[in-house]
Amino acid sequence: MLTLDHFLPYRLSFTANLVSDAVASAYQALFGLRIPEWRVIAVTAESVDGITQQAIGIRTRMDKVTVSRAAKSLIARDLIARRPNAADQRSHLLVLTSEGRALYEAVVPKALELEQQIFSRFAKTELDQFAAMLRYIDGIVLASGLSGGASSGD
Amino acid sequence: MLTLDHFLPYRLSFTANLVSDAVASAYQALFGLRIPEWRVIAVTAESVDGITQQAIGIRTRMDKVTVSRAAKSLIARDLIARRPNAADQRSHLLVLTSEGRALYEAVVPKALELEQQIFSRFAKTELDQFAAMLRYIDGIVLASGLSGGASSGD
DNA sequence: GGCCGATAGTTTCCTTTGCAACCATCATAG
DNA sequence: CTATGATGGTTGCAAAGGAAACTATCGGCC
Repeated sequence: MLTLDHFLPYRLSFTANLVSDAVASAYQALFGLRIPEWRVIAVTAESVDGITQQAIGIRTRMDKVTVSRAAKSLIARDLIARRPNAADQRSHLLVLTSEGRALYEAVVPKALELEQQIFSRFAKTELDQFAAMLRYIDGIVLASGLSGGASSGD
Repeated sequence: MLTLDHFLPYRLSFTANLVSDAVASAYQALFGLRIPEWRVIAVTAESVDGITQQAIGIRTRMDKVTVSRAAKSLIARDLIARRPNAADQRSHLLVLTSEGRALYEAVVPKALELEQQIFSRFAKTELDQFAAMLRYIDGIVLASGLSGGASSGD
C-alpha cells in the first residue's frame, strides 16, 4: 500500500517547496530579489573573474532564459555589469558592481540566519549526512538520464 | 563565506526539482498524468468515503485552484467522479471511478519502482532519518509563520 | 578566406500557476 | 425566518517559466 505521505519524492518536493516559499518571500521582502536573481548574484559573487550566463545556468540548472531575464533585471538595477569576454564575443562576463557586492554582503548574513532558523535544530552530523544524501541523489538522477528542465524556488 | 553550493535551502530545492522533473516526466509519459492530477488521484484513492477538494488542498498544500483544475480534468477523463456531499452542498465528495482505480493501481507499482531507483542506494535507517528530517523541517517552517503558497513538482 | 554546423544569448509565444473577484451555500444572530 | 459574514469551489486575469525560433558569433573545413 502506497501512501502519498510516505512517498519520498512527494515528501521531498513538499518540504522543498515549503522552504523555498519561506526563503523566497524573505528575499523578496528584504531585498526585492527574486530567487533567480539571488542565485545569479550569489554565483557571480563567487566568480572572481566574472562568469558567463551559460556557466550560471549549468551550475544552478536554471534555464538560460531565466538567467537572461534575471541578468537583465540586475543590470537595470546596477547590481551587476557585463564585461566583454575576450575569449568569446558571443557572451559577456558578469561581475558584481560595487552596489551589487554591497547587496550581496547584506544578503549573506540574512541568508545564513534563515538557514540557521530552519536547520539549527539538527546536529552537525545529521546535517552533513542530509546534505550528502541530497548530493548523492543528484548524482543518481543526473546519471539516470531523466533530468530534463530547470528549477525554481529556493 | 557562503557558497550557494553549501546553502541548504538551495541544495534542497535543487535536488527536489531534479527528482520532481524526473518523476513528473515519467508520469506524463506513462500515464498522461500531471503531478497535481496524480496527487488528486492518490489522495482520493486513500479516502475510502470520498474527499472534498478542500481537504485535498490542505493535505497536499496545493492551491485550491490547482486542485479544482486537476479534478476537472480527471472528471473529464472519467477517472474520478463527484458524489453529492450530504453534509455540505457547496462541496462534493470525490471518489475514484473503477477506471480511476485501475489507473491508480497501475501507477502505484511504477511509482514505487521509480522511488526504488532513486533511493535504493541508501540504507533503511538512512532513509528513515531523511524522511524524519523532512517532516521535522515541515514542522519548523509551518510553525514559523512564513509558509505562503502552494507547491508544484513531485 | 569563405561556408556551415554548433553555441551564447534574446525575444516570442504558450503553458502552468496563483491571486483576486465571484457565486453558491452554510451557519450564526437578531 | 431572514440578513450577514464565512467557506467551498470556479472563473478570469496577471505573472513566471520553458520551448522554440531568431541573431550573432565561433570554429572547423574546403
